[in-house]
Amino acid sequence: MPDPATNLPEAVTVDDTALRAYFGYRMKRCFNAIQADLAQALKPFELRMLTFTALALVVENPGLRQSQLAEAMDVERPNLVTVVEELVRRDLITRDRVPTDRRAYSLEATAAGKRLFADAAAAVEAHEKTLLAGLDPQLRAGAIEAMHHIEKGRQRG
Amino acid sequence: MPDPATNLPEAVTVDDTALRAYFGYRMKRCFNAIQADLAQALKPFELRMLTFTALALVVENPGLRQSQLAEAMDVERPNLVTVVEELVRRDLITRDRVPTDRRAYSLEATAAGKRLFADAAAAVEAHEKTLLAGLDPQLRAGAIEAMHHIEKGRQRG
DNA sequence: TATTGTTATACTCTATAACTATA
DNA sequence: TATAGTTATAGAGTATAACAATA
Repeated sequence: MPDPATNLPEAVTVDDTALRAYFGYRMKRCFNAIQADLAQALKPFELRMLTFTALALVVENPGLRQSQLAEAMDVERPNLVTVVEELVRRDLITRDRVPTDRRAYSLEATAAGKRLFADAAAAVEAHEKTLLAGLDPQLRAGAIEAMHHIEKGRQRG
Repeated sequence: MPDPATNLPEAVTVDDTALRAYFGYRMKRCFNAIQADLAQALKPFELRMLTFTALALVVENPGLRQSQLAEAMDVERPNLVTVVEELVRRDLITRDRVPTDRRAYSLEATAAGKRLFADAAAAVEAHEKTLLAGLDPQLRAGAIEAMHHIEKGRQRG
């Protein structure tokens, strides 16, 4: 039954026709949903998306420097300091001076770090499987391709 | 030439194989890029993505209540207070008590609000056109469909 | 009791400027 | 001079708890 004052149904059915077509709008809503879900999936490991991503890249790239990590993660260097600190404090990665360049630090995952990453990665994969359940694999691949394309295009322009 | 200390090339070519496949990772990077770009496109109108979205929904749904707006935007009610305040202060929307429910407020766009929205929407459309240039229209539609599917699926689960 | 909007508050992510120590 | 990492700081987005007014 519509509310006579607003002429809108009591149940919320808001018209977002003008926004639906916007890629950015759709993306924001979807990303918020994923982000919130993923945070839950990572909670048992006391990881956030940011720390999980950093750990993944260090595991996969032993000897990585912080500046390289920052560039790979597409965040500014200062924002990585606390992330690296946290992973070091938890003995998930080590952080040693590079002998040939004493300004730089070399990051490496510890055995514990590799173990935690493996477990967390499995949880993330399970989460994504649930998240993307019922989604045509071709649609999924297409979406990933589209997002990659947009990201690359922006770097050029 | 590889750095002998890290055994990594000096030029940053970090391996993110383990992350590439993650929808969330790809999405985060892409969304960050879009968000930063869109903020630039909206700057001339002194709008952010959040205020633009709110304005769009009010223009399209005259008489909307704040709680409906919050639900439509998928944010918690408290986070909308300053957004609505800002739009009211700039005379882009009005905010009147609902006679039949004196707890609620009814939001409506002013003539100036509608004008600004039309102009901003044109800028956003131009921005998206640039952003998605070179992207197969079918890929774009597929990506939007995938994102919508994921968002809806999360609400169910 | 429940709901609308509000206040207060806190946490996360992000960015910029300026510093240090090295190169 | 330039670069790696740091500190300090600020801004935006988000969430929760508790409140007043009203239903």
